[in-house]
Amino acid sequence: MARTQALTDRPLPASDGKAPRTDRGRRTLRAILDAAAGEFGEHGFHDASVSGITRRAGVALGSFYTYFDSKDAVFRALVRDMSDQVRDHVGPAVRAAPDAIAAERAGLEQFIGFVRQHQEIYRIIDEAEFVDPESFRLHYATTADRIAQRLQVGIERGDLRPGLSDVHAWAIMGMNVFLGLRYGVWADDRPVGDVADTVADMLRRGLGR
Amino acid sequence: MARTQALTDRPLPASDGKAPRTDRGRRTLRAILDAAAGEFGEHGFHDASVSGITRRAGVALGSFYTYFDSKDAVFRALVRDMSDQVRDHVGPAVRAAPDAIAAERAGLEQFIGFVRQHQEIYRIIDEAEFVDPESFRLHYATTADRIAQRLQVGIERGDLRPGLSDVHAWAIMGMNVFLGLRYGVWADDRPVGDVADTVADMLRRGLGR
DNA sequence: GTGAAACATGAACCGGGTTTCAACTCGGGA
DNA sequence: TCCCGAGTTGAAACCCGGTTCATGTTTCAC
Repeated sequence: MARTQALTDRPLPASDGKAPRTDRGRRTLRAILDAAAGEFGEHGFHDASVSGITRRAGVALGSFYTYFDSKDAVFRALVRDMSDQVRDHVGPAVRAAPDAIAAERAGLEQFIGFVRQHQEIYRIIDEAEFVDPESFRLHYATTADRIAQRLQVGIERGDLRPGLSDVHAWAIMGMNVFLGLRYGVWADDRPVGDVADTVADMLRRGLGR
Repeated sequence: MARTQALTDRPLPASDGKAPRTDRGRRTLRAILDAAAGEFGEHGFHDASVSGITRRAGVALGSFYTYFDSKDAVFRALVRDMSDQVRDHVGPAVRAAPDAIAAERAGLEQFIGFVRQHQEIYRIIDEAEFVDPESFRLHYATTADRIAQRLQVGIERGDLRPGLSDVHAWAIMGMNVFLGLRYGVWADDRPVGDVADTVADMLRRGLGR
């Protein structure tokens, strides 16, 4: 079960006014969050049950409501948390890349790697389209934005040809998401590096100057 | 409300042994199917209710069970129907294209056009990931396959460089899906033709020989 | 025209899951 | 040691929507 808070100091997400005040409380919340990620990832939102979550977490049903207002609320918390995790996992490698194409290549490579470690991410973010449309939109809109900004930098640096637009950013994001699904979740029949190389090659010709 | 069976002669989907045998029955089934597409598109699977469907369709609750075994069953029928509709809508234009790049361009253009007419498609096919994973997988696997076959033909014709693989097919599919979401469902702030041109240009450089 | 099969109806049944709540335990500060 | 707020517990109230079914109506082949 993927821990949703590896080494970061991102605050534990709880409903308003329900944040834990003691270590004991934080431990319980942590357990509920991890259990929720597993439960939702395995069963999807509807078939996941609050009692399933608390059973996995090893706490009583009522404890759930000490930290969250509802089943929807944990789900929302989880979606935002996952979205942040992807950003934090992909960001460093992208920033360290020497040029724009290398940055996109690194982004995809990191993303697929992350997906292999956190297969539940698709089931959770995709289902947000129905459970929490706000977060769903936000996740993809800001991701596309980040890509668009990188393209802009690439153009200014002279790595990429001028005239690239948000259409290109959305195209890249779409590729990444589906390649992550196919080669990260469905099967790992190709090394991540090969997939990334293939795409980088295509982008170099397609976007380079 | 998008009619799910425009001018085709695809058979009306019902649960096993529940196909209508009279015109009256076919009309009722048709109404239920259209109502279901609307209801699921608007509320998503879980918040959609069978009584909501029958209310929209203007038939009694019980009539629903004359044609379908369960709420899941209509949903499954709808997913497969939608998947077939996309294929039938995109296919002809793709086949009529003069070369491989033009084919992909036409495919995307047709797809976004279709999406604008049938916005519920995303909510239905995406939610199949949770309600009917079989169909979800099938839809994307066969779509990617069709793209891969087109690429193969393009290579043999000399339109495309050799060495293109399923990775390219999945990349193209991912682009198309996300561009459809952004420019077909979320907003139509760009003419379909412009989006298609942009992508075609990128593909020409990236995949052409 | 007639009868049997197809179809339509909606009240009632039913199960399962979310949420509440009153009683209980824990832990650390005075 | 005592106290009190934070945290825990799980039985049960509550809600809601899927599914059934007995009854009534329509269709159509003969």
